[in-house]
Amino acid sequence: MSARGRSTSDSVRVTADIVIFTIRDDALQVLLVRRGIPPFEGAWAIPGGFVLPDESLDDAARRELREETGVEDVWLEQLYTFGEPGRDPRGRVITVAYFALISPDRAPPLAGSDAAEASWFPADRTPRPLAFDHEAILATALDRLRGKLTYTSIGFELLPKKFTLSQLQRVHEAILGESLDKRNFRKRIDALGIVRPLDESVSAGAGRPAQLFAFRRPKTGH
Amino acid sequence: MSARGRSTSDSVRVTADIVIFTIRDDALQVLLVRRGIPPFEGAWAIPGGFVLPDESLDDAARRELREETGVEDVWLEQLYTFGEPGRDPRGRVITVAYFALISPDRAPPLAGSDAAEASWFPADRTPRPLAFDHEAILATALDRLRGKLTYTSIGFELLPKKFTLSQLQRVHEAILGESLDKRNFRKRIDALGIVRPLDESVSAGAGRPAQLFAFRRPKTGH
DNA sequence: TAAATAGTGTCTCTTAGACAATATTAT
DNA sequence: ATAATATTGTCTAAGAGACACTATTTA
Repeated sequence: MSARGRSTSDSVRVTADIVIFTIRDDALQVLLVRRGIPPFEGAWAIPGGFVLPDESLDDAARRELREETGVEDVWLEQLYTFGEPGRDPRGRVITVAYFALISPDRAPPLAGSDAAEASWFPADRTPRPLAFDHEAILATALDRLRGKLTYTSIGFELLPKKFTLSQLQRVHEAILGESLDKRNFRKRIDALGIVRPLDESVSAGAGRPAQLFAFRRPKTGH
Repeated sequence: MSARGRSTSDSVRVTADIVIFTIRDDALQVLLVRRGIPPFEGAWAIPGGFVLPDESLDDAARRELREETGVEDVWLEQLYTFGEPGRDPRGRVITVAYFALISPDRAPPLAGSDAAEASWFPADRTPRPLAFDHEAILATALDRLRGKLTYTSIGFELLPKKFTLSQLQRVHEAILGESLDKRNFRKRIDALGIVRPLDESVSAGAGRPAQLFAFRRPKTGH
């Protein structure tokens, strides 16, 4: 930030790319778009775009998210900034990566208006290779998400407002990639005190109907 | 990163700024430089500078760190990227912030060659206001450092290769800002298995001499 | 009544935290 | 001797994990 040091060229461009997660079919899935133009034409990529001259990084991420999915007011968090000189053949491009969590009831079945072609993929089974260094970005996002799941209540961002404890457990299992003990899981959620039972139940086909719960927002937001 | 979206102006500039921590006088201290030119002339700022055209972000941070302090091969970690449009009156400047940890035996008493004027300050008692949004950057760095201290072995980065357990405890206390129980602290360090006793002792004036230990590097680096 | 899902309690082990006395050195 | 620092163990409480049966619904 200081004015000391040599001045850089003016040709640095900055993008905000967003790793958009949701839960579909009890699996953690990520939204990818197929590139219609070079470089990496035809390859799948993490959605994103250039930051506008008078736009904050967060605003750019929110805008791209809206353009890709139509959703607003979802969990959005800056992840990491990628800036290797050779990562974009068009020139110096620095990418501020974000990740977003969208509950399945808000996630569009397919892409929004912006993308030529977009699709959801299981987060650990995306097509390869992805464009640019997007596999590294995706891996970083997965690490962050898994890490935060254990010590925060971030899992609720991937569920509708009303949900069952079994649904919540399936979200955790999908993200962590391992099955959890039902009793221990419920005990832990109960101990956190972040869940409030509602006066409703839902039956999912056969089986005993499940009680619905709502997220009781704790102290911290971000 | 996609080529969709409107193109941004070419005038975005990117800096790498580094929050450099060390331990001095049993306190966590941070290196600040006094700005010699506008904007914020005369104000204290976090050291940093523009990223060169063919330089990675990490390389830029390493270079700035070397220019400010002369040290290399210390803990250096990307922190967060700050990009509010109005944060630099000269135009659009995006700052990728890093934080570095330097052990007191390697930290220069004052600044290196690059800075007009540089000085160490207790991390929670810096001059105010700092230039730009550097108070927010510093606060973010402090949060990250405190958070990592509890679940990683990052404290060793702030000590020489040989150290006593009392020194290590003082580092933790200085960062967390609270005093710790000596027996519980040693128990926890022992349980981590990341420390190896040496065949040496040192006496610090009066009192029983203390055994020296060395850091036994665990599985993970970053 | 069979199949599917929801819901519930105990025991054990590990971990975190409170807590005080002894050991070794310099002055 | 006194002051200064280093070193060490127990008890308790809370949290994590293993583990199996009953309850309610649909087909």
